[in-house]
Amino acid sequence: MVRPGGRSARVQQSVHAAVRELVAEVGRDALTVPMVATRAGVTPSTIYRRWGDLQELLSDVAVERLRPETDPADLGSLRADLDAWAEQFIDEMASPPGRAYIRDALLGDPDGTNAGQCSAYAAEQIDVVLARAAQRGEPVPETELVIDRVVAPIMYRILFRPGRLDAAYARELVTHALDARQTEAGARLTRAAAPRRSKKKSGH
Amino acid sequence: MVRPGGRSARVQQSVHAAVRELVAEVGRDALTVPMVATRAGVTPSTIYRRWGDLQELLSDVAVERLRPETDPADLGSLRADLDAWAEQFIDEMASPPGRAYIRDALLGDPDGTNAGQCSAYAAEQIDVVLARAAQRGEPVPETELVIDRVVAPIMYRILFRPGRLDAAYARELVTHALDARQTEAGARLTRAAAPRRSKKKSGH
DNA sequence: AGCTTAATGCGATTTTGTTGCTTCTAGGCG
DNA sequence: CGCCTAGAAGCAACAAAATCGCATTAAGCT
Repeated sequence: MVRPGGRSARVQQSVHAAVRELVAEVGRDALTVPMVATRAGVTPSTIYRRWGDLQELLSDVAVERLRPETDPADLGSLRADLDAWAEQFIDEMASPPGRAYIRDALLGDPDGTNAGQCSAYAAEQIDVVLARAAQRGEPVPETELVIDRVVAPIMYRILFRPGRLDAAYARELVTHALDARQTEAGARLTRAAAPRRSKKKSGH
Repeated sequence: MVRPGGRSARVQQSVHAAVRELVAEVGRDALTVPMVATRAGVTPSTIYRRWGDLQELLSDVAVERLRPETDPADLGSLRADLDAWAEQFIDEMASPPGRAYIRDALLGDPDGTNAGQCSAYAAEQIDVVLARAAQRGEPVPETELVIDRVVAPIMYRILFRPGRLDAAYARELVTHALDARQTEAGARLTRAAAPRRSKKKSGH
């Protein structure tokens, strides 16, 4: 039986809050489970039982923070919307805290659930932009194509390369993703079903 | 002062070997630092001092295993070489052990050194293929462009999406990377200096 | 060979992680 | 409305791990 409300929910909230506070105060490296437990006003065993270890807890918190809060801005054209979205994506994800959240989300994630969720967030945002453009009558590429050509290169650089990521790079990627010939040819590239979220027992 | 030889080197070798053996025997989840230390014939404090924690040790071992052992095959044309390389890349990286190594490499890597090294391995391999093609007089894209269009989408799927990765997908990515117009336009995309390896104290 | 110093070994100590059992409470049912 | 049930949290004893100071070993240099 799942218990989404009552005490369980309060415990989860206070634990999450404690993690966020302590990460800000002492840094992620100094964080320990007993420390979080004390701050949250619970016993360590509660955390160990619900999350297993610090990594999974951090992963849980990280996915929460990576969830986009608003729909992408509507600037009147697909080009402008995608540009703005990609630029904001880079700003959020490539910043030191953003990188840390991405790493944490990937980290304590044995089954890839959290990683899939992150990807799904990006796909949803792109879908909104593309649907709006289609509504306007603009030709639109497949979501998968935008992920391959815009999101993937950005994430690859964030995770694997020290190099810089700026707005100009974002625009180049978008230009390329919207290239007419590529957009038509892109249908061939469609594959890889969208990941679905299977709630954890700690459901939030 | 760095001590690349003698006892330090022997300790490192035996620790790495112990990790590989134990991962195969008991699995990564059951692995502990004291266990590795016993198998390697060293004291736990040695491992803690040199590697910090289990994650960094695993990251160290993972990078070793992700190092390509041979140059990409020469099949007579850029297209064939890249196809073959991408296909092999997917085979190795998308397999369960490959994914595990990638995760480990990213995991215990506070400064991104190991991740940069993984990226550098791929870049080196691609450079070999491209240099050979240039030698033959074929038009070649920038290394960065191949990374953005072939490597990045593959790694993104491996890390974030449950979907399938097969040879057909690899070929589509290569086709797209070699597209003539894109190859010319690609010069604009060049940025992000190649990462350089700064040896750890445990130097291997 | 002798010197210097990084690296390892060893053991005491602290901290973290695990487990069995009890207590509490949300949600279901009569 | 109050009992019942079972999942979740608390508690405490225990096991395992990580840390630290100090002694010892041995690379690398002159």
